[in-house]
Amino acid sequence: MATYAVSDAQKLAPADKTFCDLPPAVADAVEQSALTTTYPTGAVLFAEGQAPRGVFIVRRGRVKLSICGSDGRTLILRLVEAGCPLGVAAVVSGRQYEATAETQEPSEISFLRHSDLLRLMRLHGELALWVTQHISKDYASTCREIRDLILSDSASEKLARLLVGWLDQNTKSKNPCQVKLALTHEEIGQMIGSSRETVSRLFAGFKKQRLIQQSGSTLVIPNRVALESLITA
Amino acid sequence: MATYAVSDAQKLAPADKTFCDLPPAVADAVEQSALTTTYPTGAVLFAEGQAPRGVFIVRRGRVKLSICGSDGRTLILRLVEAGCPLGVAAVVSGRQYEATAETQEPSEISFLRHSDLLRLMRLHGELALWVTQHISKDYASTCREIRDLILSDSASEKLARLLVGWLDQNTKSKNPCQVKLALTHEEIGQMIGSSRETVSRLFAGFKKQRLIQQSGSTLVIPNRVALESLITA
DNA sequence: GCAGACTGGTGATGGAGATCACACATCGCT
DNA sequence: AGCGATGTGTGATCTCCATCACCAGTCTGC
Repeated sequence: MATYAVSDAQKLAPADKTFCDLPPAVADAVEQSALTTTYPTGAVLFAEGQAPRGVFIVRRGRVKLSICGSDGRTLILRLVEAGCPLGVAAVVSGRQYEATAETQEPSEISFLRHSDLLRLMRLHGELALWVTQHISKDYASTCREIRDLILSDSASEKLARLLVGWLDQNTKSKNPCQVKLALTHEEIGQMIGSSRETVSRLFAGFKKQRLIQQSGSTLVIPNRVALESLITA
Repeated sequence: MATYAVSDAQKLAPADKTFCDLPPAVADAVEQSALTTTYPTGAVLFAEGQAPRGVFIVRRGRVKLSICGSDGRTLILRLVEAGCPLGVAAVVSGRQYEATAETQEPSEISFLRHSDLLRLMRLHGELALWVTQHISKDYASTCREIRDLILSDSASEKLARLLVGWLDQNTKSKNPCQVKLALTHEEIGQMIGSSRETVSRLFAGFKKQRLIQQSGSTLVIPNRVALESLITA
C-alpha cells in the first residue's frame, strides 16, 4: 500500500516534483486550498509549544527544525528540504507543535490550514496515507537522531556521523565526496549537541588527520572510510 | 476529527478498555484478525532493524522499548502499557522497526499481521485514524525525550524529570506521591542516558536532601515541588 | 575608509560523570 | 546450608568537553 502510492505518484507526476510526491489530482486539490508565500531568511513559521494552525509545505528553500531547552540551549532536529511538510503530526493529533521551524534561506512555503488538511485527508485517501507516511518517516528519523546523539558519545563520533550523513544525501550528485557547508560551526554544534568551540577544534583535528579538506564553503571528504572508522571506534 | 473519534470510542465502549480505545465494531474486527499470546518476562517481540512483520498490541503487562548503540549501550525510549500498539510506524511506512520491544513482565500481547493491519485500515477509517494518532503521539513523546535528554544535561535534572514524569502517570491513583519502582538502577540509567553508578549516587543524594524516601520497592516523594525545582535550575 | 556584527581559531581551566575496583546485600537454586 | 547470579553502595581516578577569554578574519552598511 505504502510503496504502491509512492511509486504511483512518481509514475504519474514526474514533472511536478516541486509539490511533493503526490498524485497530480490530489496535488491540485491541495494547491487550491494552500496559500503560498515567500519568506526571508530567519522567518519563524511556527514555534515549539504553539497550538497548531496548519501545516507548512516547503516548496523551495530550506527550513531548520529545532527544539530548545529550558536553559535556552538549542538542538537542531533536522533540516527540511523542498517537498516536505512541516507540523503534520501536531495538526493531526491536535497537540502543540513539537518543534520550532525557521527558514534558513529565502524560501517559498505553502500553508494549509488545519481544517483544510483534515477535510482534504477525508476526501483523498492518498493524502491521508501521505501524511501518515511522512509522520512515520519523521518518527524514524527522530529515533535515529536520538540513537546517534545519546549513544555516541564522543563529540568526534557525532560529527563524523553528521558528515557521513551529508555524504549520503549527495549520492546522486556528480561529486559524491563533496558537501556544501551551509551551516555555521555554532549550528553544527546545535546539531550534534555540543559547543561551537568543540566543533572548531574537531574540524581542526579532522583536517590534521587528513579526514577532510575545506576550500571556501565546500568540504571535501577524500576518504570516507576513514571517517566512518571513527564511528564505531 | 481526531478528538471526535477518541471521545466517540470512550462513549461507546467504556467497558472494553482492555482493547484500546477503539469503537467496538472496529475492535471486534481487529480482534478477529489478531493472534493473542502470553509472553514471559524478557521476550523480544521485535528487534531494531528487523523488517516489520506486523504490529503488537499490549493487552496486559508492560513492554520496554529501547534502541541500542553500536557500542552496545542501550537507551530505553519508553515503557509501553496496556492498550498501546507497538511497531505501527514501521509497518505503515514499510521501514524496519526503529527500536527493540521486550516484555518487562509476563504480558498478554496481540499480534496483527502487516497485511491484516493495512487491510483493516482501508476498511475502517477509524482504525486508520487511530493508527495515525498513535504514530504522532509517539513522535511527540520522542521529541520530548530528545529535549529532556540532550538539553539538560546534568544527570540529576534528568532523573528529577523522570521521577516527576512517573508521578504524573499516577495522578489517578489514590496515593499520588508514591511510585512503584519497577526498574533497576541500571535500567533507570538507560532511561536517562547515564551509568548505573551515577543513578545510585543520585538516589543517595536525593535521599540525603529529603527529596525522596524509599521503603522496599516503593518510592515516596514527600515534596514534589522541591524535586521540580531541580529541573529548571 | 571605518565601525560593528558575525564567524572562526585556540589556550587555560574546571567540573561532571564514566570507568574501574571493590564490598555487601539479596535472591533463587540444587 | 552453600553457591552463583543479580542488584546495590561508594571510593579513586581520569577523560572529555563546556566554559571563559581573547584575537583575527570577513562581511555588512554607512
